[in-house]
Amino acid sequence: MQGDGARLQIWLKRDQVGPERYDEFKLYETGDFMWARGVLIRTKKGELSVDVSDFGFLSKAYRPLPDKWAGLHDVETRYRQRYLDLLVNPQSRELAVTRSRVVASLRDLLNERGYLEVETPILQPIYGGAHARPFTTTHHAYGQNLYLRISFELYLKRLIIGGLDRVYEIGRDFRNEGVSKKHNPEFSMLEVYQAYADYRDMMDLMEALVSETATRVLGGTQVERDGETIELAPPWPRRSMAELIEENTGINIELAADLESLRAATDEAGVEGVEPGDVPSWALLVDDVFSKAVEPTLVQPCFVVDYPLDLSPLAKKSAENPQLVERFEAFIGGMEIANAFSELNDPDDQRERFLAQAEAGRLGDAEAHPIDEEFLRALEYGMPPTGGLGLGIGRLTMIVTGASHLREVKIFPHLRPRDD
RNA sequence: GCGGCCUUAGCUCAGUGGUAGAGCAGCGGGCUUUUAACCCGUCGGUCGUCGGUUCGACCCCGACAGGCCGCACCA
Repeated sequence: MQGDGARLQIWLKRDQVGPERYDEFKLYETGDFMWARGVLIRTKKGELSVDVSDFGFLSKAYRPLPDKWAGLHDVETRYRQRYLDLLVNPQSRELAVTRSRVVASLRDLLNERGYLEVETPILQPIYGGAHARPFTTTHHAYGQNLYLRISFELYLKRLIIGGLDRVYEIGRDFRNEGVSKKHNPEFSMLEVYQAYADYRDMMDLMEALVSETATRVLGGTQVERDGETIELAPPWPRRSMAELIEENTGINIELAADLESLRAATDEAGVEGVEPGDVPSWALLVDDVFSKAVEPTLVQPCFVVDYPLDLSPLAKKSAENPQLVERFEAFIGGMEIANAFSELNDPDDQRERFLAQAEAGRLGDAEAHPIDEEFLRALEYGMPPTGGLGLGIGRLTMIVTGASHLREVKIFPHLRPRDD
């Protein structure tokens, strides 16, 4: 018998239960549900077993289970009928359990530190908080066009404005994009906002959340990935984006400070994967070069800092260099795990950034941030200096479990519909 | 969205230009036993779909669908 992931042998003897009941038992099939009562014993071979005195039928399995020895390998069936995968493949069950423990750990750690868990709208009249294309839908009763949120950011900031000084939300974001080993159109995020804090505080929080979660879930801070050991214990190094790009490509983005010269430098350096002439702005090309040439190399935990202003319309400008913002992205295993900044709390500056985004949109950036007047109005009531952090839960779970595909840690990954 | 590869029984997989096989599961019976797999018997597939080539296709060609990998988009 199997239940809740554990297996236990039952031992049914004809002379103990009687021939009629014994024959009844023989009608039971693999996959059926039954109950049994009896004394726990060890057989001659030492197998823990229930010496059954009474038993009964609970429910029927009409369809046969996948082969218990060969298992279920067909990936399509594993994802489309995840219940079979969970039933038959212990490692799939283990991943589901680990993911749940990762989420529980994040929630516990934040609660312990006095953060308040909140829920904000998934259906939003204006999307925002990230560089992405949204899903759209309609509310019939109000004749209202709505977007499925691409981030929680602008609503959580409203709560900071409302005086809830430490808030977080764990939930789902929706981005109308492709699927890959690191991407799914709906994915789980943690976003945290803390008043009177900045992005450096968010680094400390990030290090604590990840290393402590690994300790709670795995018992240690080292994880294996593609044969390499990753050490999650803090401190993590802080590297500037420009420095990392120069190190990996030889391109100095401070010298190549406009789209044409950066394009020329990129073509000359022959950065693999960067397509000629398909990016509408300098900032997006910087981002492209970074993600192609640098990101895969960031296997050990690393905070990348000093992001260009144009890539970060919701982040506060750096005090030292107004072309940069107080922002970091945390990378582990060659993946972006988190994004954080000192939040932009100046409504005038925020308006300028929105206008710049609108211009980027006109120039062909389909993911440019729309202007959100309601959010600007909220900012005008005054927002304290605030640090914010967004952390990808699926990706963090990939790191903790060593999984190589997001869909392995996502119980029901996105697939095309099947018409049979 | 683009390119490459894949799709044979419930599951895991063989296979050949002449109209398909194994193991497990299932079903019928036997055995009260073990550590995936006991014994005997038995059922089971219009070989993803639709077209084409051919005397004949599961096998060759094309389209379509789904999946995987890569690219693009991106967290």
